[in-house]
Amino acid sequence: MTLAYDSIEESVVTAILAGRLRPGTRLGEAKLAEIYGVSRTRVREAMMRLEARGIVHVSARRGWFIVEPSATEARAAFQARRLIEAGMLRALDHVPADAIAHLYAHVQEERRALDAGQVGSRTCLLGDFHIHLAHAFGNPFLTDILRDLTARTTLVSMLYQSDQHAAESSDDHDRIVALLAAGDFAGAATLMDEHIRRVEDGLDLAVARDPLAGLREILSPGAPAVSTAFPNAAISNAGGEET
Amino acid sequence: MTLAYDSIEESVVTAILAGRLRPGTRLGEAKLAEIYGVSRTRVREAMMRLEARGIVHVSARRGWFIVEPSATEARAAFQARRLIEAGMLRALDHVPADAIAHLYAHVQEERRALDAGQVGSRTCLLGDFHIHLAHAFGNPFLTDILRDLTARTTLVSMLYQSDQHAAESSDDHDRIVALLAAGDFAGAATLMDEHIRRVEDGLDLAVARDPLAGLREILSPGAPAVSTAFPNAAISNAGGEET
DNA sequence: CTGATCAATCTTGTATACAAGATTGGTACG
DNA sequence: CGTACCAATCTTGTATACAAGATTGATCAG
Repeated sequence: MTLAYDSIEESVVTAILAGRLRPGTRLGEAKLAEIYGVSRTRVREAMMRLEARGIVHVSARRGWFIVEPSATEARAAFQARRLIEAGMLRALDHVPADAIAHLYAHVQEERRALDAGQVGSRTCLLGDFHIHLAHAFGNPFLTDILRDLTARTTLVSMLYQSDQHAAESSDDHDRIVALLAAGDFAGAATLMDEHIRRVEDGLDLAVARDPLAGLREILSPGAPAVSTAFPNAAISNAGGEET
Repeated sequence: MTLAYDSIEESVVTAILAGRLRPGTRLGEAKLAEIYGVSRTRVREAMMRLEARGIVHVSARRGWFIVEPSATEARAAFQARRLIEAGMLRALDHVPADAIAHLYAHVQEERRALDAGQVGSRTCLLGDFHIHLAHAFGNPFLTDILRDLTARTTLVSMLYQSDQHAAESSDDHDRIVALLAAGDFAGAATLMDEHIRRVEDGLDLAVARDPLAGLREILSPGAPAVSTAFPNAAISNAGGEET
């Protein structure tokens, strides 16, 4: 197809939102080229676009990596989301019934994934709620901006995860939709601000981030011996959770 | 240098903010490559990044063009700016004295350009005010987002320009800084919202945009005969004005 | 056995070649 | 005179070649 870089671009963002790509993961040009059946040229174009969106960064002659937001960047990303998402809700003056229905259906999907213990789709759905909300607002620029910001905060959650209250997040989502349905936009905006702040507060941003943390933990004395055939499967869920 | 695409990217955005690049302008790869002394590869990389940022778009096998926002997109861009910029000011709880001084100095620069009738630098300065404000807020993500949104609204102003009250805009800027200095952040936020709305209302978004408008006007009966040696100099100011 | 040096290998950075669609100008035909 | 067709030209789309830096693993000195 003529839009292969679009496909690569979207795949990467989707994989991040689903928690399948961890921060710091290296994206080799040759490997991606083979996966997508194109030359490195197209892959590089996709990477350039992703870098402009702040999703990946390049280390000279070493490769492309999923960004690893610092604690400062993490706070900035959450602040940006709070500001924009609360602002959107506050600016609303009417929500069509079918949009409400759509959002409710989404929350119920979250619930199902939650009950079924499907961590992967749960992560994806919790992040998607915010993107759907932005979509319902009807401003394509803000939707795009929020998609990228949500991707970043998903990465942040993977890096600084301490406790993730998926159930509480879904409850918040439910209440936000209820307030919107009732026409209480200011209330919904306030709740959204609190909701995102709660997620941020649930992280361990105070701790200076140690690049070897993952390895250190694995190798700590008393850690169980690794016995799986795939000690570091890149495909499986990485455990980061979204709002 | 190793960052040529960065240089190309920034040049284009800067030229838009300064009103030197009009919406719809074609950016030929070969031409840019020669200007910057690099191969088309680097130019394409820069274009890809600019497209991801919504600054240019590509028409298959015809070339790269500065985006021409539709009336709907124009409204969305202004809405996004209102929401984010007002939200930023409302979220403030302290502005350092030197930041205030910096902003005041900027407003005075606006005044000087205004009095001197320098249309080019005036356009640039009026847009830059908002970017400096975002910078003062200290959230790099929001700063980047606003730079791109401001570039878009600058393009909108060039397309739908009806009346541009540069002096009033500068007055608004002055009053916003005064409110910030006084610690009245809610007031500053409200004024910012009104300010951006005023600029938007000053445009002719109701009129269905005619792609031939420029040409039609030039060729209208009674138009003065063209007598300059450079009937359509691409370098000079294009007349679009910013907030 | 430890540590440093160096060569082989891998990966990205950049340019260039060539294919394919779009534009343009001219020519022939009605 | 006007219109349709066609060839020459230009521009982008994609792949590939090659250069240059980074990594890795082996070899050798201490």
